[in-house]
Amino acid sequence: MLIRIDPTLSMPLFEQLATSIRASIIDGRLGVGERLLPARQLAEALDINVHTVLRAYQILREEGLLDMRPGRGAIVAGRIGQHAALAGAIHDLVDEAKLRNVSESALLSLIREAYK
Amino acid sequence: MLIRIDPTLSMPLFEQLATSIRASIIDGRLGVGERLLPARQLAEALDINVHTVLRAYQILREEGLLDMRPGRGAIVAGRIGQHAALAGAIHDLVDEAKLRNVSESALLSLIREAYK
DNA sequence: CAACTTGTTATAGTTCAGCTATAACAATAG
DNA sequence: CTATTGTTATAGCTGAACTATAACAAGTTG
Repeated sequence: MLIRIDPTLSMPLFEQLATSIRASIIDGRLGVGERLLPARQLAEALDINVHTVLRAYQILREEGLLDMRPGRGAIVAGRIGQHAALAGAIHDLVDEAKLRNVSESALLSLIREAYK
Repeated sequence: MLIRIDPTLSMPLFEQLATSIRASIIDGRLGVGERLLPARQLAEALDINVHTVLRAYQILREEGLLDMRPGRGAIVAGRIGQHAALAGAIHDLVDEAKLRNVSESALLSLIREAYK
């Protein structure tokens, strides 16, 4: 499981982690039922705090992508289809935004606005 | 010009402002050549600091949506078409995400990931 | 059962982005 | 020239993010 995080970016570490793992789940690199690295191990590997890892895990659980229990660990849950189904549309939108030189931040803002 | 900002939200004020104004520009409530409220006035009206307003203005300038100069103020510039052209696709994507109960934050993360 | 693993919760300290407050400066309009 | 308005600088406050420890609860393993 390849995870890249960068403390110098403005995006919080726990969010970077969640984003990275979410992507792995959605594109199939992590299959349903598979267990993630225990928080303490991943924290050590990435040289960050356990809580930061757990916070990322908990975000994904709230999204229904993970199942977590003490002693058992964090396991990839169902609920993936709903996310994956958006992949195509997202890809197209981002392509068009790039084509039009609309920045990432601008696009994100437009989407936040559209959610209201 | 209607602007709503909420200090209790996690999104920074300057970003909320930029998002709100951007939306006004793109959907035509603010036309090209029109002048925004002077930063000091808008700051007073919203009961926030001038710098927060200016920071929002500057974001929009970097996106090419505003033209700014001391003494002249902030004026809506061209460059709108590129943003507006995305409106339809964005609307569709957000609708689909809502339909599938994919949260706003999850969708935003997917898009960030797609930008890499 | 006991031992171990792993998520949960609590507490506390540090750092930094966001926001505020003031003030002086520079460019433009009238 | 005078007033307006964005630009820049400096400084202080606050809360979110991150870290560090530690105790606890639920599950697994032998």
